[in-house]
Amino acid sequence: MPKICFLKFNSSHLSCKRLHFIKLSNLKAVAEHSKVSIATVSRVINNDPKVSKDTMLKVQASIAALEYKPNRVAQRLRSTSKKTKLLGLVIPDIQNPFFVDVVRGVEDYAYQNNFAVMIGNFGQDEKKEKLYLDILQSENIDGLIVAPIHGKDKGVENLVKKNIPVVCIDRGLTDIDVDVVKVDNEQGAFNAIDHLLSIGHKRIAYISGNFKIPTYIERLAGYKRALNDYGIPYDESLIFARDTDYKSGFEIASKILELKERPTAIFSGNNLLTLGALEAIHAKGIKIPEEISIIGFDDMPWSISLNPPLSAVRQPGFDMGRKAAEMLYERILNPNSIKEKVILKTELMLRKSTTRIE
Amino acid sequence: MPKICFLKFNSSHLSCKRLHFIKLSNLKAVAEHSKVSIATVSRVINNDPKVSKDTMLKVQASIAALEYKPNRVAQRLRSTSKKTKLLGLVIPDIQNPFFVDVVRGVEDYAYQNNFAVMIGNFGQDEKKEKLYLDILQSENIDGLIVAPIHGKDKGVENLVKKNIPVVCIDRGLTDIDVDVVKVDNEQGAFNAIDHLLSIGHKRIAYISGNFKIPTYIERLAGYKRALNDYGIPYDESLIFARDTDYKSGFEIASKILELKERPTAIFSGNNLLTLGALEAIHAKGIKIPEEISIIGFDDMPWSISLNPPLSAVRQPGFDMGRKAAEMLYERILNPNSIKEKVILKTELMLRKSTTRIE
DNA sequence: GGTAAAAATGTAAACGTTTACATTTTTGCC
DNA sequence: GGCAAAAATGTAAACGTTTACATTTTTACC
Repeated sequence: MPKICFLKFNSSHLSCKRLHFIKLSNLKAVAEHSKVSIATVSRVINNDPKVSKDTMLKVQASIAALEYKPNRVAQRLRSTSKKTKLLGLVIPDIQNPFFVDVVRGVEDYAYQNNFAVMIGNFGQDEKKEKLYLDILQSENIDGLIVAPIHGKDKGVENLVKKNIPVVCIDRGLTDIDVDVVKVDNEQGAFNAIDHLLSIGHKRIAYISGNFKIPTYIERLAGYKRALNDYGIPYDESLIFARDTDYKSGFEIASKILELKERPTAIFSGNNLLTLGALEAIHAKGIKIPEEISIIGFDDMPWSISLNPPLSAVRQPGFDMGRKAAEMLYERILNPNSIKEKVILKTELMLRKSTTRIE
Repeated sequence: MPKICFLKFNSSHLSCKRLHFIKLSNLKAVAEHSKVSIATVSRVINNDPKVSKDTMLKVQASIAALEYKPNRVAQRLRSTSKKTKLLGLVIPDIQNPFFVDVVRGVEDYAYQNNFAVMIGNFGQDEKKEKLYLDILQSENIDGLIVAPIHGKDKGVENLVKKNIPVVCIDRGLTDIDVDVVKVDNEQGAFNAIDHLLSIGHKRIAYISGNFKIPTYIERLAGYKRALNDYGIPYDESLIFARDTDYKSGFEIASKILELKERPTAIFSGNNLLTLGALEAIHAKGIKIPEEISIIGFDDMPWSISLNPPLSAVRQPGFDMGRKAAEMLYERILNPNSIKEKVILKTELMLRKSTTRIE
C-alpha cells in the first residue's frame, strides 16, 4: 500500500454571502400559484384522467414556473406499495466485474422506467447483508433484487414471506419458492471441463468458491459429470474451496502449483479467483498454456488482453440484471402470479490459455 | 454477442396458501404494547436522555418483541435535513474499476455509520446525470458525492446553491466553491511521461478522455510540463481525445499504430482506454514493450496479470471514496464551514510495459 | 407534608403526498 | 330554463415519524 498524503488547503476567496435558503416548492405552492386545490395538482402529476384540459395546462404551467418536483419521500410514505419507484439491489461483491455487469443491467432498466436503485454490497458478510436488507425494508422499497449469501438465507426468506417482491439473481433459495434468474452453471462448468478433457487433460484442479453458495455446487456437478463422461475417476484432492476473492485465488493456486503431481489444468470458479490464480502462476514463472492450462468461470471485457488471452465461461451479467429488473417489475404489478425461474445460457470463450497435451 | 436463451418453467408444487400479510409494526404498535405514548417510544429510539431507565427498558423489550424497525421514509420526511441517513452517490462509469473502488470506499464509511447509499451511474450522459440529481433531491438525501460530468456542471452547481451538502470527487467545479477530493493529476501524468522520457522516448502519444473533463486537462498539463523539462517540443498531432471508454481506446490506438512515423510510447488517460489500446496493439501483433511502450493512468488489481504486466499511475480510489464520505459527513454536520480541497497523491507503478530505447 | 424545581411523559401539529368522499360545476336533454 | 347525470374540483384524513409545548410525576428540601 502506498503512503497517502492529504494536502489540505482552504479556499480563501470565500465569499460566503449567507446563501438565501431556496425552499423547494411543494404541492401547496403549486396549488396556490395556479389557484386550485392541492388534490388537483396531485391529479395532474399522476395523470389522473378526471381533470379538465384547461386546469391541467394551467397547473402544468405553474409546475414549470416553480420548477416543482414531487417529493419522492412523501410519495413513498403515503402510498403503501406500488408506484413509489424504488428498487433495492443487494449483491455479494461489487469488485467482481460480473456483478458490475448485473448492476448495469438493473440500472439500465430502472433508468428507463424512472426507478431509483438503492445498492448494498455485502462482501459475503452475512451481518452486512442482514443490515442492508433491514435498511431497504425500512426504506419501503417496491421490490428487491438480491444474490442471497447462500441457499438458506433467512433474511431473504423473510422478505419473501412478508410478501415483498423479490427476485433472486445468480443463486436461488432452497427452502422457498421465489423468482430466480440464473445461469446454467452445471452446463457451463461441464463445457469447460469437457473441453479440457477433449484436449488430453486428466488432472484438472478446481478452485471453487465456498460450497455454501449454490452456484459452486452446481459448477462442481458439471465438473463431475464431464469427468464421468470420460471415465476419469473423481479425485477430491483436486478440489479447493475457500472465499471468493483475489487473495484466495492466489493462495490456492500457489498451493496447487506446489503439488508433487501437479495438475495440467486449472478450472477456476470465478473472476476474482482466476485473476488471483493468474498472478500466482506468473509469480512462479510458470508458462501458460505450455506448462499449465487454465479456464475461468466469468469472462471479462479485458480477458483478451490478459497474459495469455484467457479462455473463459461467459455469463451474461448485463442481461441477467436487466431480466431480473423486468421480472421484479412484473412481480410488483402482480404479486400473486406463479413464480418464475429463468435460466440463461453460458458460452465458452476459447482463447489462448489452454492447449492440447500429450 | 452470444445468443441468449430464456428457458422458462414454472414451479408447479406451488402451495400458495394466502400469505397472511405480516404488517410491519410501527411506533403506535410499540406504544400500545408497552403502554406509553408514541412520543416516548420515539425518544427511546433516538436515545433521548430524558426518559427514565424503567420505561426505556420496558419500551426496548416491546421493540424487540414486535421486531420493530423505524421506518426510514417517515423519519426522512419528518426531520428536514440531518439524521435521515441517506447519501447520494453519482458516478460517471461504474464499469471503470477506479470508480468501483470509489464506491467501495464510500460504502465502507456509510456502512460503519449506518447510512444507506443511493447510487446513480450516468455513463457520461448529461441527461442521465441530471435525472439522477433530481431523483436524489426528491429523495431528500442528506448529502451527495458526485463526479461532475464537467467543470461547469449546472446540475451540481444548483445543488450546492440550494445548500445541499455536496462533495465532488475526481474533479471539481470551476465556477463555484465546493468540497473536493481528487488526485494530483498533473503530477501523476508528469511522473509517467518523465519516466518515459528518461528512458529515451521522444514521440509519446497521449490517448486522453474528453477535454471537457477537468481531470484530462490537468493530465495534459503534466504531459506538457515533462516534455518541456526535456526540451522536447509539444506536438499536438500526438494528442487524441474522445470518449472515455474501451471502444475509444481501441479505435484511437489502432489509428496511432498506423501513423507513418509511429510513436515509441503511448500514455493512456484512463483504465478503459488502456484496456482498449492493449487490445488494439495485440490485435496487430505488435510487441509490448519491444515495439511500443505503454503506461496507463489508473492501476487495476489485475494489472500484473496483463500481457505484459502493465505500468500504471495508481490512483487511490478507495481512499478517495472514503475521504469524500467523511468530508460529506462533516459538511452535513457543519454546513457553513470553509470548503476544503483534498489532493491525494498518485503512485507510478513500474512493471513490464515500458522499456528503454535507442 | 408542602412546595418549587426537575424529570418524565403525553398531546398534537407538522413533513408532502395520495385518495375516499363530498361538493360544486358542467353537460346534455327535454 | 330546468333537471339529472357526468365531470371536475375541493376537503380532510391518512402514511409513520419528530418535536415544541403542555401536562403530569418525581425529587429534594424545608
